[in-house]
Amino acid sequence: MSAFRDRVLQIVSLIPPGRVAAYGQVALYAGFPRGARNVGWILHSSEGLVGPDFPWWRVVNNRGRITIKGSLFFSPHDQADLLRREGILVSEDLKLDIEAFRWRPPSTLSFGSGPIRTPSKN
DNA sequence: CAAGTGACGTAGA
DNA sequence: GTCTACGCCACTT
Repeated sequence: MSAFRDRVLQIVSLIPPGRVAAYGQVALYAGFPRGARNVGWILHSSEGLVGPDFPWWRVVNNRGRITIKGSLFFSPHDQADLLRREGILVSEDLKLDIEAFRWRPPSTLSFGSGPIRTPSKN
């Protein structure tokens, strides 16, 4: 258990139906700008520990591609199906227009420990 | 402690 | 558009 894990799970649960977020996006909002891989790891290791309402399928990579590998219960095609069910168009190649469906979090999104970090290459 | 692993991201070819 | 190489960071060996 870790604060990072809790934040990731909470943020993913905030993604509304019909929208998607990138792993890196979730990591960013959780306060770990470089933790994209860890988000995937968290979701993988949390499989089965979260309820059926937990929208893990709304997380895709930043190229708009479904690239899950570790799930014991779902295939990439299953994830695509869940997304299509919410109105998101996913090609047979497991690709979607992430810019068109990207989730824009409310500005109220914060966890008391600080504001959302925005990407800056300074 | 060092090396390996992985639902990723980015840059370069 | 594709693929490969490297960086990233929490975790496991």
